Amino acid sequence: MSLPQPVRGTHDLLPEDFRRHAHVRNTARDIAARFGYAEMATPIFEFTEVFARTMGETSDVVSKEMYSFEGRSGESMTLRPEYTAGICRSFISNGLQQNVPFKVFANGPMFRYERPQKGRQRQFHQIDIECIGAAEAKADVEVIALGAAILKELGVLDSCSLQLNTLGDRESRQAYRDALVEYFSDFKDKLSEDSLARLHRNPLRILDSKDKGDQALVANAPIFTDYLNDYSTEFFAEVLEGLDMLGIGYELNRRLVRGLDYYTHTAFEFVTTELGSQGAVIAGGRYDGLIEALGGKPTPGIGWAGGIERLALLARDIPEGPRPVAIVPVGAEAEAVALKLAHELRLEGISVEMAFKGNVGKRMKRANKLNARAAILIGEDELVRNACTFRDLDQGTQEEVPLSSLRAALSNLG
RNA sequence: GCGAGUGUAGCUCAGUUGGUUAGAGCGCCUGACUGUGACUCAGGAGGUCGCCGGUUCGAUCCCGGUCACUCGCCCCA
Repeated sequence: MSLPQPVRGTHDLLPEDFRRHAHVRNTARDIAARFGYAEMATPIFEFTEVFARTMGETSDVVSKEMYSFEGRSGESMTLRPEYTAGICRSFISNGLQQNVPFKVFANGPMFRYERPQKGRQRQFHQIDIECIGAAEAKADVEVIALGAAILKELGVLDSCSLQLNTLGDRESRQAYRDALVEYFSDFKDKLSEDSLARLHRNPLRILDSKDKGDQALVANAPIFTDYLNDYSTEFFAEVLEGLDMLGIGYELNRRLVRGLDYYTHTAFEFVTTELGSQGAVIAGGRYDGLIEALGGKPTPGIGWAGGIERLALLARDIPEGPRPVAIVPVGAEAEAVALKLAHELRLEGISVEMAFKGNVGKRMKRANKLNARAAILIGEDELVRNACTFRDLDQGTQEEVPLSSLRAALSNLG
Protein backbone atom coordinates (compact mmCIF):
# COMPACT_ATOMS: atom_id res chain seq x y z
CA MET A 1 0.00 0.00 0.00
CA SER A 2 1.57 3.25 -1.03
CA LEU A 3 -1.22 5.27 0.52
CA PRO A 4 0.07 8.05 2.72
CA GLN A 5 0.63 6.83 6.27
CA PRO A 6 0.83 8.74 9.53
CA VAL A 7 4.28 9.19 11.05
CA ARG A 8 5.42 6.26 13.16
CA GLY A 9 4.03 6.34 16.64
CA THR A 10 1.29 8.83 15.77
CA HIS A 11 -2.35 7.97 15.34
CA ASP A 12 -5.50 9.46 13.93
CA LEU A 13 -8.38 9.80 16.32
CA LEU A 14 -11.43 8.95 14.25
CA PRO A 15 -14.77 10.00 15.75
CA GLU A 16 -15.22 6.80 17.71
CA ASP A 17 -11.72 6.93 19.23
CA PHE A 18 -12.14 10.61 19.84
CA ARG A 19 -15.32 9.99 21.81
CA ARG A 20 -13.43 7.68 24.15
CA HIS A 21 -10.70 10.25 24.60
CA ALA A 22 -13.22 13.01 25.14
CA HIS A 23 -14.93 10.93 27.80
CA VAL A 24 -11.67 10.51 29.71
CA ARG A 25 -10.89 14.19 29.36
CA ASN A 26 -14.36 15.39 30.29
CA THR A 27 -14.60 13.09 33.28
CA ALA A 28 -11.23 14.26 34.54
CA ARG A 29 -12.11 17.90 33.97
CA ASP A 30 -15.43 17.62 35.83
CA ILE A 31 -14.02 15.85 38.82
CA ALA A 32 -10.96 18.09 38.96
CA ALA A 33 -13.30 21.07 39.09
CA ARG A 34 -15.05 19.54 42.11
CA PHE A 35 -11.70 19.38 43.85
CA GLY A 36 -10.98 22.99 42.99
CA TYR A 37 -8.62 22.39 40.08
CA ALA A 38 -9.34 24.81 37.22
CA GLU A 39 -8.36 24.04 33.67
CA MET A 40 -5.45 25.77 32.01
CA ALA A 41 -3.10 25.18 29.11
CA THR A 42 0.47 26.00 28.25
CA PRO A 43 2.17 25.98 24.85
CA ILE A 44 2.92 22.69 23.20
CA PHE A 45 6.61 23.57 22.98
CA GLU A 46 9.02 25.32 25.32
CA PHE A 47 12.67 26.27 25.37
CA THR A 48 14.57 23.03 25.73
CA GLU A 49 16.08 24.02 29.05
CA VAL A 50 12.67 24.05 30.69
CA PHE A 51 12.65 20.28 30.38
CA ALA A 52 16.38 19.65 30.55
CA ARG A 53 16.80 21.54 33.82
CA THR A 54 13.83 20.03 35.57
CA MET A 55 13.74 16.44 34.42
CA GLY A 56 17.48 15.91 34.68
CA GLU A 57 20.05 15.68 31.91
CA THR A 58 20.57 12.02 32.59
CA SER A 59 16.94 11.01 32.51
CA ASP A 60 15.93 8.89 29.54
CA VAL A 61 13.41 11.46 28.44
CA VAL A 62 15.91 14.27 28.22
CA SER A 63 18.88 12.26 27.01
CA LYS A 64 17.21 10.46 24.13
CA GLU A 65 13.48 10.99 23.81
CA MET A 66 12.93 14.67 23.13
CA TYR A 67 11.75 16.14 19.87
CA SER A 68 13.97 19.20 19.75
CA PHE A 69 14.46 21.73 17.00
CA GLU A 70 16.06 25.08 16.49
CA GLY A 71 14.18 28.34 16.27
CA ARG A 72 15.19 30.86 13.63
CA SER A 73 17.45 32.69 16.00
CA GLY A 74 19.10 29.48 17.05
CA GLU A 75 17.49 28.73 20.41
CA SER A 76 16.75 25.10 21.08
CA MET A 77 13.09 24.33 21.58
CA THR A 78 11.36 21.08 22.40
CA LEU A 79 7.93 19.59 21.91
CA ARG A 80 6.80 18.97 25.45
CA PRO A 81 7.40 15.42 26.73
CA GLU A 82 5.34 16.08 29.86
CA TYR A 83 3.20 18.79 31.35
CA THR A 84 4.62 19.50 34.80
CA ALA A 85 7.69 21.48 33.72
CA GLY A 86 5.63 23.71 31.43
CA ILE A 87 3.08 24.50 34.11
CA CYS A 88 5.79 25.30 36.63
CA ARG A 89 7.46 27.55 34.09
CA SER A 90 4.11 29.25 33.58
CA PHE A 91 3.71 29.63 37.33
CA ILE A 92 7.01 31.51 37.44
CA SER A 93 6.50 33.49 34.20
CA ASN A 94 3.16 34.81 35.38
CA GLY A 95 4.28 35.62 38.89
CA LEU A 96 1.67 33.42 40.50
CA GLN A 97 3.44 32.91 43.79
CA GLN A 98 0.71 34.88 45.54
CA ASN A 99 -1.96 32.55 44.19
CA VAL A 100 -0.91 29.49 46.10
CA PRO A 101 -2.03 26.86 46.37
CA PHE A 102 -2.23 27.04 42.60
CA LYS A 103 -4.40 24.09 41.69
CA VAL A 104 -4.84 23.29 38.01
CA PHE A 105 -5.99 20.67 35.56
CA ALA A 106 -4.55 20.45 32.06
CA ASN A 107 -4.57 18.06 29.16
CA GLY A 108 -3.09 17.76 25.72
CA PRO A 109 -0.59 16.01 23.48
CA MET A 110 2.92 15.05 24.60
CA PHE A 111 5.83 13.90 22.45
CA ARG A 112 8.50 11.36 23.19
CA TYR A 113 10.77 9.61 20.75
CA GLU A 114 10.25 6.05 21.93
CA ARG A 115 9.69 2.63 20.45
CA PRO A 116 5.93 2.38 20.00
CA GLN A 117 3.99 -0.37 21.72
CA LYS A 118 0.47 -0.90 22.81
CA GLY A 119 -0.40 2.03 25.07
CA ARG A 120 2.81 3.79 24.14
CA GLN A 121 3.07 6.22 21.26
CA ARG A 122 5.32 9.01 20.13
CA GLN A 123 2.51 11.48 20.24
CA PHE A 124 0.22 10.64 23.10
CA HIS A 125 -2.14 12.54 25.35
CA GLN A 126 -2.17 13.19 29.03
CA ILE A 127 -4.47 14.59 31.63
CA ASP A 128 -2.51 16.41 34.26
CA ILE A 129 -3.05 17.69 37.78
CA GLU A 130 -0.75 20.06 39.61
CA CYS A 131 -0.95 21.60 43.05
CA ILE A 132 1.79 24.18 43.41
CA GLY A 133 2.77 25.98 46.58
CA ALA A 134 1.50 23.53 49.18
CA ALA A 135 4.07 21.84 51.37
CA GLU A 136 1.48 20.01 53.45
CA ALA A 137 0.90 16.27 53.28
CA LYS A 138 -2.79 17.06 52.91
CA ALA A 139 -2.01 18.24 49.41
CA ASP A 140 -0.50 14.87 48.55
CA VAL A 141 -3.58 13.17 49.91
CA GLU A 142 -5.90 15.43 47.93
CA VAL A 143 -4.04 14.97 44.69
CA ILE A 144 -4.01 11.19 45.04
CA ALA A 145 -7.66 11.15 46.08
CA LEU A 146 -8.50 13.16 42.98
CA GLY A 147 -6.75 10.60 40.82
CA ALA A 148 -8.62 7.78 42.50
CA ALA A 149 -11.94 9.59 42.03
CA ILE A 150 -11.34 9.98 38.32
CA LEU A 151 -10.37 6.33 37.94
CA LYS A 152 -13.45 5.32 39.85
CA GLU A 153 -15.71 7.39 37.62
CA LEU A 154 -14.08 5.86 34.54
CA GLY A 155 -14.71 2.39 35.92
CA VAL A 156 -11.05 1.41 36.07
CA LEU A 157 -10.22 1.88 39.74
CA ASP A 158 -11.07 -1.72 40.58
CA SER A 159 -8.54 -3.05 38.10
CA CYS A 160 -5.80 -0.75 39.39
CA SER A 161 -3.61 -0.80 42.44
CA LEU A 162 -2.09 2.28 44.00
CA GLN A 163 1.65 1.84 44.46
CA LEU A 164 3.17 4.22 46.95
CA ASN A 165 6.65 5.11 48.09
CA THR A 166 8.61 8.00 49.50
CA LEU A 167 11.85 9.26 48.09
CA GLY A 168 12.42 11.52 51.09
CA ASP A 169 13.54 15.11 50.88
CA ARG A 170 16.60 15.99 48.89
CA GLU A 171 18.89 15.46 51.83
CA SER A 172 17.58 11.95 52.52
CA ARG A 173 17.51 11.03 48.91
CA GLN A 174 21.06 12.16 48.31
CA ALA A 175 22.32 10.27 51.35
CA TYR A 176 20.62 7.09 50.22
CA ARG A 177 21.82 7.52 46.68
CA ASP A 178 25.39 7.87 47.87
CA ALA A 179 25.05 4.79 50.03
CA LEU A 180 23.71 2.77 47.10
CA VAL A 181 26.49 3.87 44.79
CA GLU A 182 29.03 2.94 47.39
CA TYR A 183 27.44 -0.48 47.99
CA PHE A 184 26.99 -1.43 44.35
CA SER A 185 30.37 -0.12 43.32
CA ASP A 186 31.90 -3.09 45.13
CA PHE A 187 30.01 -5.42 42.77
CA LYS A 188 30.67 -3.76 39.45
CA ASP A 189 31.70 -7.06 37.91
CA LYS A 190 28.49 -8.76 39.03
CA LEU A 191 25.99 -6.13 38.01
CA SER A 192 24.07 -6.55 34.79
CA GLU A 193 24.94 -4.27 31.91
CA ASP A 194 21.75 -2.29 32.39
CA SER A 195 22.39 -1.78 36.07
CA LEU A 196 25.97 -0.80 35.52
CA ALA A 197 24.67 2.01 33.36
CA ARG A 198 22.14 2.88 36.05
CA LEU A 199 24.79 3.07 38.73
CA HIS A 200 25.63 6.66 37.92
CA ARG A 201 22.57 7.71 36.00
CA ASN A 202 19.94 6.58 38.47
CA PRO A 203 21.16 4.10 41.07
CA LEU A 204 17.72 3.82 42.68
CA ARG A 205 16.62 2.05 39.50
CA ILE A 206 18.87 -0.88 40.26
CA LEU A 207 16.52 -1.80 43.07
CA ASP A 208 13.85 -2.50 40.48
CA SER A 209 16.04 -4.57 38.17
CA LYS A 210 14.54 -7.72 36.70
CA ASP A 211 17.93 -9.34 36.40
CA LYS A 212 18.29 -12.23 38.86
CA GLY A 213 21.93 -11.51 39.61
CA ASP A 214 21.03 -7.92 40.41
CA GLN A 215 18.19 -9.01 42.62
CA ALA A 216 20.54 -11.10 44.71
CA LEU A 217 22.70 -8.04 45.29
CA VAL A 218 19.67 -5.89 45.98
CA ALA A 219 18.64 -8.20 48.79
CA ASN A 220 21.55 -6.98 50.90
CA ALA A 221 21.57 -3.41 49.71
CA PRO A 222 21.11 -0.50 52.10
CA ILE A 223 17.48 0.11 53.00
CA PHE A 224 15.85 3.39 52.18
CA THR A 225 14.05 3.85 55.46
CA ASP A 226 17.40 3.89 57.28
CA TYR A 227 18.33 7.01 55.39
CA LEU A 228 15.10 8.93 55.73
CA ASN A 229 15.44 11.85 58.11
CA ASP A 230 12.76 12.50 60.71
CA TYR A 231 10.95 15.10 58.67
CA SER A 232 10.66 12.79 55.66
CA THR A 233 9.46 9.90 57.78
CA GLU A 234 6.83 11.97 59.51
CA PHE A 235 5.71 13.50 56.26
CA PHE A 236 5.14 10.13 54.66
CA ALA A 237 3.32 8.86 57.74
CA GLU A 238 0.97 11.79 57.45
CA VAL A 239 0.24 10.99 53.81
CA LEU A 240 -0.56 7.39 54.68
CA GLU A 241 -2.77 8.48 57.54
CA GLY A 242 -4.72 10.75 55.21
CA LEU A 243 -5.24 8.03 52.65
CA ASP A 244 -6.37 5.64 55.37
CA MET A 245 -8.85 8.20 56.58
CA LEU A 246 -10.34 8.46 53.09
CA GLY A 247 -10.44 4.72 52.65
CA ILE A 248 -8.07 4.79 49.70
CA GLY A 249 -6.21 1.51 49.51
CA TYR A 250 -2.53 1.42 48.60
CA GLU A 251 0.45 -0.86 48.50
CA LEU A 252 3.78 0.30 49.80
CA ASN A 253 6.37 -0.35 47.15
CA ARG A 254 9.88 0.48 48.18
CA ARG A 255 11.15 -0.12 44.69
CA LEU A 256 8.90 2.49 43.15
CA VAL A 257 11.35 5.04 41.83
CA ARG A 258 10.59 7.89 39.51
CA GLY A 259 12.80 8.36 36.49
CA LEU A 260 12.82 12.12 36.71
CA ASP A 261 15.18 14.01 38.95
CA TYR A 262 12.69 16.45 40.35
CA TYR A 263 10.70 14.10 42.51
CA THR A 264 10.91 14.20 46.31
CA HIS A 265 8.89 12.61 49.09
CA THR A 266 5.70 11.00 47.85
CA ALA A 267 5.90 8.97 44.66
CA PHE A 268 2.91 7.01 43.42
CA GLU A 269 1.48 5.13 40.49
CA PHE A 270 -1.91 3.71 39.76
CA VAL A 271 -0.98 0.51 37.97
CA THR A 272 -2.99 -1.99 35.99
CA THR A 273 -2.03 -5.42 34.73
CA GLU A 274 -4.33 -5.15 31.75
CA LEU A 275 -2.04 -3.22 29.44
CA GLY A 276 0.99 -5.46 29.09
CA SER A 277 4.18 -3.83 30.21
CA GLN A 278 2.71 -0.34 30.13
CA GLY A 279 1.15 -0.67 33.55
CA ALA A 280 1.01 2.89 34.81
CA VAL A 281 -2.18 4.77 34.04
CA ILE A 282 -1.60 7.64 36.43
CA ALA A 283 1.76 8.47 37.93
CA GLY A 284 3.18 11.36 39.85
CA GLY A 285 4.61 12.65 43.03
CA ARG A 286 5.97 15.58 44.93
CA TYR A 287 8.53 17.86 43.30
CA ASP A 288 9.64 20.35 45.92
CA GLY A 289 12.82 21.36 44.12
CA LEU A 290 11.47 21.87 40.64
CA ILE A 291 10.39 25.50 40.69
CA GLU A 292 13.72 26.47 42.17
CA ALA A 293 15.55 24.53 39.47
CA LEU A 294 13.70 26.68 36.93
CA GLY A 295 14.85 29.86 38.59
CA GLY A 296 11.81 30.57 40.75
CA LYS A 297 11.64 31.05 44.49
CA PRO A 298 11.73 27.73 46.35
CA THR A 299 8.15 26.47 46.03
CA PRO A 300 6.84 23.00 46.80
CA GLY A 301 4.52 21.19 44.48
CA ILE A 302 2.82 17.89 43.80
CA GLY A 303 0.99 16.49 40.82
CA TRP A 304 0.43 13.63 38.47
CA ALA A 305 -0.10 12.79 34.83
CA GLY A 306 -2.44 10.19 33.38
CA GLY A 307 -2.22 8.63 29.94
CA ILE A 308 -5.41 9.29 28.01
CA GLU A 309 -4.77 6.50 25.49
CA ARG A 310 -4.23 4.03 28.31
CA LEU A 311 -7.27 5.20 30.22
CA ALA A 312 -9.39 5.18 27.08
CA LEU A 313 -8.44 1.54 26.50
CA LEU A 314 -9.66 0.63 29.97
CA ALA A 315 -12.61 2.96 30.48
CA ARG A 316 -16.07 1.42 30.64
CA ASP A 317 -19.48 2.81 29.74
CA ILE A 318 -18.41 5.37 27.19
CA PRO A 319 -21.50 7.52 26.67
CA GLU A 320 -22.94 7.70 23.18
CA GLY A 321 -23.28 10.98 21.43
CA PRO A 322 -26.69 12.66 21.30
CA ARG A 323 -29.18 10.70 19.19
CA PRO A 324 -30.45 12.77 16.29
CA VAL A 325 -33.86 12.98 14.76
CA ALA A 326 -33.94 12.29 11.01
CA ILE A 327 -36.05 14.36 8.68
CA VAL A 328 -37.13 12.52 5.56
CA PRO A 329 -38.74 14.56 2.80
CA VAL A 330 -40.73 12.71 0.16
CA GLY A 331 -40.76 14.47 -3.17
CA ALA A 332 -39.29 17.71 -4.42
CA GLU A 333 -41.98 19.86 -2.91
CA ALA A 334 -41.37 18.57 0.58
CA GLU A 335 -37.64 19.03 0.25
CA ALA A 336 -37.79 22.78 0.83
CA VAL A 337 -40.16 22.49 3.78
CA ALA A 338 -37.99 19.79 5.31
CA LEU A 339 -34.84 21.81 4.87
CA LYS A 340 -36.39 24.75 6.64
CA LEU A 341 -37.76 22.60 9.43
CA ALA A 342 -34.37 20.96 9.96
CA HIS A 343 -32.73 24.35 10.26
CA GLU A 344 -35.33 25.63 12.73
CA LEU A 345 -35.05 22.58 14.94
CA ARG A 346 -31.27 22.77 14.89
CA LEU A 347 -31.40 26.39 15.99
CA GLU A 348 -33.70 25.30 18.80
CA GLY A 349 -31.00 22.92 20.01
CA ILE A 350 -32.28 19.66 18.58
CA SER A 351 -29.85 17.34 16.82
CA VAL A 352 -31.22 16.83 13.33
CA GLU A 353 -30.01 14.67 10.45
CA MET A 354 -31.18 15.19 6.92
CA ALA A 355 -29.60 13.35 4.01
CA PHE A 356 -28.60 15.33 0.94
CA LYS A 357 -30.15 12.85 -1.44
CA GLY A 358 -31.86 9.50 -1.76
CA ASN A 359 -35.33 8.01 -1.72
CA VAL A 360 -37.25 7.23 1.40
CA GLY A 361 -35.77 3.76 1.80
CA LYS A 362 -32.22 5.04 1.62
CA ARG A 363 -32.88 7.86 3.98
CA MET A 364 -34.53 5.57 6.48
CA LYS A 365 -31.55 3.25 6.31
CA ARG A 366 -29.24 6.14 6.90
CA ALA A 367 -31.37 7.33 9.82
CA ASN A 368 -31.11 3.89 11.32
CA LYS A 369 -27.36 3.73 10.87
CA LEU A 370 -26.96 7.10 12.57
CA ASN A 371 -28.89 5.72 15.53
CA ALA A 372 -31.65 8.28 15.04
CA ARG A 373 -34.30 8.29 17.72
CA ALA A 374 -37.13 9.15 15.37
CA ALA A 375 -37.86 9.91 11.75
CA ILE A 376 -40.04 12.78 10.60
CA LEU A 377 -41.49 12.05 7.18
CA ILE A 378 -42.95 14.86 5.16
CA GLY A 379 -44.62 14.21 1.80
CA GLU A 380 -47.40 15.63 -0.26
CA ASP A 381 -50.07 14.04 1.90
CA GLU A 382 -48.67 15.58 5.03
CA LEU A 383 -48.05 18.92 3.39
CA VAL A 384 -51.72 19.46 2.64
CA ARG A 385 -52.56 18.87 6.27
CA ASN A 386 -49.58 20.84 7.58
CA ALA A 387 -48.44 17.74 9.39
CA CYS A 388 -45.75 15.07 9.35
CA THR A 389 -45.54 11.36 9.88
CA PHE A 390 -43.67 10.89 13.12
CA ARG A 391 -41.98 7.51 13.40
CA ASP A 392 -40.46 6.26 16.61
CA LEU A 393 -37.53 4.20 15.37
CA ASP A 394 -37.06 2.34 18.64
CA GLN A 395 -40.68 1.30 19.00
CA GLY A 396 -41.37 0.92 15.30
CA THR A 397 -44.62 2.85 15.70
CA GLN A 398 -45.73 5.94 13.83
CA GLU A 399 -48.52 8.45 13.73
CA GLU A 400 -49.39 11.62 11.96
CA VAL A 401 -48.59 14.72 14.00
CA PRO A 402 -49.52 18.31 13.10
CA LEU A 403 -46.36 20.36 12.66
CA SER A 404 -47.60 22.61 15.44
CA SER A 405 -47.35 19.68 17.88
CA LEU A 406 -43.99 18.44 16.63
CA ARG A 407 -41.99 19.89 19.52
CA ALA A 408 -44.27 18.24 22.02
CA ALA A 409 -43.91 14.91 20.22
CA LEU A 410 -40.13 15.29 20.25
CA SER A 411 -39.96 16.06 23.93
CA ASN A 412 -42.15 13.05 24.67
CA LEU A 413 -39.57 10.68 23.25
CA GLY A 414 -37.67 10.36 26.50
C1' G B 1 18.45 1.53 21.34
C1' C B 2 18.27 -4.41 21.73
C1' G B 3 15.56 -9.34 20.85
C1' A B 4 11.28 -11.98 18.65
C1' G B 5 6.65 -12.29 15.86
C1' U B 6 3.10 -10.50 12.30
C1' G B 7 1.70 -7.73 7.57
C1' U B 8 -3.76 -11.13 2.10
C1' A B 9 -10.61 -6.71 0.25
C1' G B 10 -12.96 -0.91 4.33
C1' C B 11 -12.84 -4.58 8.98
C1' U B 12 -11.87 -9.74 11.09
C1' C B 13 -9.37 -13.64 8.94
C1' A B 14 -8.86 -18.30 5.50
C1' G B 15 -5.51 -20.02 1.56
C1' U B 16 -1.49 -21.49 -1.90
C1' U B 17 4.14 -28.11 0.12
C1' G B 18 6.06 -21.79 -5.54
C1' G B 19 2.00 -22.68 -11.17
C1' U B 20 -2.83 -19.71 -15.25
C1' U B 21 -9.22 -16.25 -13.20
C1' A B 22 -6.66 -15.25 -4.60
C1' G B 23 -11.56 -16.72 -1.00
C1' A B 24 -15.21 -16.27 3.34
C1' G B 25 -17.94 -13.50 7.03
C1' C B 26 -19.13 -8.59 8.23
C1' G B 27 -19.49 -3.83 5.91
C1' C B 28 -20.46 -0.99 1.28
C1' C B 29 -23.39 -0.28 -3.46
C1' U B 30 -27.83 -1.82 -6.57
C1' G B 31 -32.49 -4.15 -6.88
C1' A B 32 -36.98 -7.15 -5.03
C1' C B 33 -40.21 -2.59 -2.01
C1' U B 34 -41.28 4.41 -8.09
C1' G B 35 -43.54 6.99 0.43
C1' U B 36 -40.75 3.62 5.47
C1' G B 37 -35.05 1.53 8.85
C1' A B 38 -33.27 -2.44 12.13
C1' C B 39 -35.28 -8.88 9.31
C1' U B 40 -35.15 -11.70 4.34
C1' C B 41 -33.65 -12.73 -0.80
C1' A B 42 -30.86 -11.76 -5.49
C1' G B 43 -26.96 -9.29 -7.81
C1' G B 44 -22.49 -5.96 -7.78
C1' A B 45 -18.10 -3.11 -6.69
C1' G B 46 -13.65 -3.51 -4.07
C1' G B 47 -6.90 -6.73 -3.77
C1' U B 48 -0.10 -4.66 -8.17
C1' C B 49 -1.38 -10.74 -1.10
C1' G B 50 2.89 -3.83 3.11
C1' C B 51 7.09 -1.82 -0.08
C1' C B 52 11.97 -2.72 -2.75
C1' G B 53 15.28 -6.24 -4.46
C1' G B 54 17.12 -11.50 -5.06
C1' U B 55 16.52 -16.90 -6.25
C1' U B 56 13.36 -19.34 -10.09
C1' C B 57 10.81 -20.92 -16.53
C1' G B 58 7.29 -18.78 -12.92
C1' A B 59 6.93 -15.64 -6.22
C1' U B 60 1.34 -13.63 -2.41
C1' C B 61 4.20 -18.15 -0.74
C1' C B 62 11.40 -19.10 -0.45
C1' C B 63 15.72 -15.48 0.76
C1' G B 64 17.60 -10.36 1.89
C1' G B 65 16.51 -5.42 2.93
C1' U B 66 12.92 -1.79 4.32
C1' C B 67 8.47 0.27 6.52
C1' A B 68 4.44 -0.41 9.94
C1' C B 69 2.18 -2.90 13.91
C1' U B 70 2.37 -6.51 18.11
C1' C B 71 5.14 -8.84 22.26
C1' G B 72 9.47 -8.80 25.60
C1' C B 73 13.87 -5.67 27.44
C1' C B 74 15.07 -0.51 28.50
C1' C B 75 11.99 3.33 30.04
C1' C B 76 7.51 5.49 30.85
C1' A B 77 1.53 7.99 30.86
